Amino acid sequence: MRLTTKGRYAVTAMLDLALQEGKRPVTLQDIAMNQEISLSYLEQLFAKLRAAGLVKGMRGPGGGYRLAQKMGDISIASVIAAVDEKADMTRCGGEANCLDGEKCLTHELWMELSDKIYEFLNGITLGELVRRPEVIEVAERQEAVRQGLRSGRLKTVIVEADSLIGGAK
Amino acid sequence: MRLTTKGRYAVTAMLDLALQEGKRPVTLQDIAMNQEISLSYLEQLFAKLRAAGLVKGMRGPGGGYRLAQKMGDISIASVIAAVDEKADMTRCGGEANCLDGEKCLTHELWMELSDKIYEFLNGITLGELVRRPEVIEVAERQEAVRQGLRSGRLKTVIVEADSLIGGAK
DNA sequence: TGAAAACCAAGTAAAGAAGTTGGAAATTAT
DNA sequence: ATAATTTCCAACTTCTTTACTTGGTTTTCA
Repeated sequence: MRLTTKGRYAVTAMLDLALQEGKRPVTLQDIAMNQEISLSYLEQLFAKLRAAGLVKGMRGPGGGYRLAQKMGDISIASVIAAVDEKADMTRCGGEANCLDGEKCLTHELWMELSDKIYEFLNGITLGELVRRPEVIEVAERQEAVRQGLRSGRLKTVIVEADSLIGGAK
Repeated sequence: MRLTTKGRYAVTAMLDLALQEGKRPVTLQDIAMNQEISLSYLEQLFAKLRAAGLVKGMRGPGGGYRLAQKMGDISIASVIAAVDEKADMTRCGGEANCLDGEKCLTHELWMELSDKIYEFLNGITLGELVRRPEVIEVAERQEAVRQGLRSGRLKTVIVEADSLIGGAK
């Protein structure tokens, strides 16, 4: 289980998806604005999430993404594994050939740590996360911003601010 | 607590040092050969380990490095922290300003995971590792190679093999 | 005095992360 | 039908970090 910002982006986006479950599909555009991740980077991540069978995309206006499984069945570990294919924490990637075909001195230590991390992340699902108070709190704040954007008022402010500063990213 | 190959190199080298404790100082040349890490990369890592007060260097012939503290007092976490200064697992590095000065959706999750990893690595010391059977086993195999190199026989073989293949790295 | 080592600084190469660009295909709303 | 909206796709760029390289200098021992 390798841990990078890439995996974090994926988990955050998936959690956003889980929070909107039941409403209409969520567009990447929407996630990009809320979580401040670039749209095309999200596209790349979602291509992998889709390949892993974690989400399904729907094209056209009103389209977007939905979870492909029940949120209680999607573990954080599976999300991270989906986007960052090479999950080798050790020099050898699990095989014990780190050093001249033999185990290196610290092989067991990293294996043990990998197991611990996997155990932790595999034990938590999106379903569990959406029920956490602190997640709900942040989600509500973000929902308010989303409403503002949709109504057009905040969007105008942002566009104006961007043109003053020198363009959005 | 960020986890990279850099930290792993440092821990492996430190463990090598711990295993030789009591004998004469260990040269980086020696570690480089045994653990297959480039000498100058090791120099850079040891500059940081020295700055962190984990090792002390002795110059001149017969010199090398020794642990600066009792091996039972050196945790794996402290070794990793020494070489990989920016220990930010989260987008915000512990501060809760990951998103527009506010906590992002998954802030608590990563903090929790960071704590777990730190707890694990902080609970293990070099002193503990050198007593583990699998470490002792690997160390003994490496010691045999070291003896062979010192006696000159294996070294000759390696040099010959290298010139056949096209040079060492 | 010479060799062996730590020490130091600057650079390079390769990889991966993150983002960019410019589309094509599907689907819905007008 | 057509236009807008969205996923889907591929290639490329930029930035950062890792890992390694080069070419020294100082210290210390034999």
